[in-house]
Amino acid sequence: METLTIGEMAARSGVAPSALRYYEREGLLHAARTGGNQRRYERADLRRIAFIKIAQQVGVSLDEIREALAELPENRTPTKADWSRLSSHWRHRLEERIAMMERLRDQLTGCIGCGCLSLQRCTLINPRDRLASRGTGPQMILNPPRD
Amino acid sequence: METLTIGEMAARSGVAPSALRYYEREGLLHAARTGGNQRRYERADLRRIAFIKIAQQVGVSLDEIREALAELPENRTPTKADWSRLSSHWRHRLEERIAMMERLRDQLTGCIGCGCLSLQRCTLINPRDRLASRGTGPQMILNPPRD
DNA sequence: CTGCAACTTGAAGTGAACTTCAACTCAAGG
DNA sequence: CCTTGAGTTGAAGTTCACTTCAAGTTGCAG
Repeated sequence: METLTIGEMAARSGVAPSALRYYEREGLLHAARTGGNQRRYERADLRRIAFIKIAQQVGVSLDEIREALAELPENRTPTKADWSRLSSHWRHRLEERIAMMERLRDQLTGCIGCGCLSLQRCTLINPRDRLASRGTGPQMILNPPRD
Repeated sequence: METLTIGEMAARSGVAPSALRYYEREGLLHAARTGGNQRRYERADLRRIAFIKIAQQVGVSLDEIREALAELPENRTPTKADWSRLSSHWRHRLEERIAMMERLRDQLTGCIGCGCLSLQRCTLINPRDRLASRGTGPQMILNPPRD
């Protein structure tokens, strides 16, 4: 089994065929085609999909994921080193996000519980990078606790 | 200044007036009205909004936030104790989410970098509780590292 | 060769969380 | 009193990340 059909990819990755087609339209994924125009994926694409899923977990939009994936070589199958570089970048993102949530955790009870609370003292703000999550409205991040 | 207008609330909370009206339609917020039908908020509502923002940060949908807020007393201004109870619940959510992301972090480089990778070994799965984030598609969570 | 599950496409639909718009009313300073 | 910035409504629009649909095509097992 050299290549995988879209159905097989869906089964192995847990991502619906419709989503895989959507990712392709959005430029996150590319599949070779058979003579009859059916998609054929390589096993390496599973790694790509895993990356997409993980990045989404971290709260990154498909737009940003596309940009990140663009850093992978197009002419050859990405090597272990290529992926390491990319993942260490996201690892950074992840660390930041974790740190943010830890600060949130450490302040939550105190802030919400007491009269002080809130947007003033807890300094929930909207930074330029919206790591937080997709969604239209303003996204916020908890500032380092400094009060 | 006893009560706050919608504009003042927006300024103080960082949430747009349109969003505050939306929250009211969705039953997350309630404002008194002037004779002329304009909204007047109490300072306590800032706490409510802070809670909404924080819960969103954690990846909870407005639906679930509404349900949580329903546990607050309706007849009186929530006390410190009321808020503490609620926030400790979310603190739990937050802890879980942090733990999930830490597992993700610990496995990311190894999983993505090496040939093994992926959806098999890294066991990214879709649990019954979609803490993760809003969004339509299947949401996943990283299982406790057990390989 | 046939049958049928699995694939193809473009277009339209979905749900969450808002925003924008048009037309109108209110409230507060001068 | 009058002006003007802020507020009101319902309806429609937007973005993201997909899914669903209809109508047609492909590929493999028997």
